[in-house]
Amino acid sequence: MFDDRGLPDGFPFVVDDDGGVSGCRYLNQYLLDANEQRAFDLVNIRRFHVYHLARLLRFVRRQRAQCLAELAGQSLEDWMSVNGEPRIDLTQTTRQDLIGYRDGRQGAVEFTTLDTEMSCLSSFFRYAVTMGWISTNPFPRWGNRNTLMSGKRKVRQARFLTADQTAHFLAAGLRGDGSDTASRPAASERDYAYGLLLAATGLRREEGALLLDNEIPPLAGIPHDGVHVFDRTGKMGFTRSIYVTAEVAKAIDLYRQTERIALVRRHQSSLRNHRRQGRLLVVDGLTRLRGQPAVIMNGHARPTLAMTDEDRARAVRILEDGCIEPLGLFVARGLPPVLAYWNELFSDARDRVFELGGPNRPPAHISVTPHTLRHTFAVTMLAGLMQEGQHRAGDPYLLLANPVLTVKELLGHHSIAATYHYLYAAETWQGEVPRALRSLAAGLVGHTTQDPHPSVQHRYVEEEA
DNA sequence: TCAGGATGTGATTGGCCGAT
DNA sequence: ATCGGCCAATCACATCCTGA
Repeated sequence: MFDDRGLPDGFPFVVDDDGGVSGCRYLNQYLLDANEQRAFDLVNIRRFHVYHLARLLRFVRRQRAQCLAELAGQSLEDWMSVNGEPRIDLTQTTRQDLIGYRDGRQGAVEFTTLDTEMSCLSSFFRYAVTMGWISTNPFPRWGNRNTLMSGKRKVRQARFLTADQTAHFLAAGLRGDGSDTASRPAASERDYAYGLLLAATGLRREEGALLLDNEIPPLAGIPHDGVHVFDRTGKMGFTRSIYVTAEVAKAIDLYRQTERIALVRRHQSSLRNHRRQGRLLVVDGLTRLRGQPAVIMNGHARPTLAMTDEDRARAVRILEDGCIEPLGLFVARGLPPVLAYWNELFSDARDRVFELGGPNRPPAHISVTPHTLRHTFAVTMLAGLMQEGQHRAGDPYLLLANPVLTVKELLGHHSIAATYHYLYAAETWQGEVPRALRSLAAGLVGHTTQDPHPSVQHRYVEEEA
């Protein structure tokens, strides 16, 4: 039935118990049409749509089986073992089914999750109506509103840390200050630099993890009282400017000169192996294009801004002595660590900070993740900018500078609405952060007055010997 | 043997668009 | 011009698998 449609590899099909597709024809038809019309990415069709729709289908079939079993005076199990799952298609779903499904799922998952799930389902039924598969949409609606899920919306709130809590989390959690050597991260300066970078720039987890080495200049390349600016493409392909202060550059330099050199050297054989397998993207060299970092590929300079995250994770260049040098700033076994690494690092850091206790332990209701640092950056910057505005209210130039718009640009939000989510938190926090703007990065940095950190220097001196 | 990949799924973010 | 709902995109994390 579907042989003539030219299906892509890995296209998902829902099949009945017996392996046929007769019972879920419309469901499969919907998935095919959605793919053909490029309604969603194939990845998302597999990841969400087929998944949610199939779960609803199972639920509806079970409901029907339950009814039929009662009519026959049998238990559900007995009836199912004889008759199997009823071959009901999704188009047979009733309003009662949806309400029952909602009530069942509500006990199992968060509201936001179910809300997201329902949007997948409602998309199917709207299409089914358009195509004439069903005459009325089983989703209860009032005007344009989907009343199945309305009236229960949760208020979103930003989860952020104070400057002291952030500094403590970076030092004690990510770098492992105060923990014994065995339980410290293997590359503690790398992990610290990563956390500091997120907290001081508001980069997202992945944006920070796949930064390139030449996108952050050495400390010497940063103006004394100023900041270094470069562009980074983020979520939804939206580009924004990232501001790097001297404090951040200093922490990154320390990591570069110690752990990064050692890691790259130690994993040359692994990199060579990757290269043999053709898994690397070998560029000819580094350069700059109109002031922005760039790579040379096939004789052409290409701004790093245009590189995809996949390319960033596997890009290397060959040095004159034959060594393979990854382009990524943060490296593990020669290449940037997988995302799971950063998740685990934060998980370990939470445990460490929890065990240490102390006045700067993050509040219990906040689970610190890379995104928490982004929230923290946003709220701190908002509060700082608003405070600054109050002090200098007479300055006519400042009338042009709206703090919310400024932070919107810094975070790379496409719309101001997203930034407003943070506004409430910033207003209530304003009094507690008098010097937030001026001292943001400075307040986050721990030991750089006497770096390199003695323990790090010691470790790597030993290793060289 | 173990880091890292693959897979599964719950939770959150934020672009977009229509109603007001 | 603004606001809130819709819902795709992304984050987060657990578990199982695999190849060097």
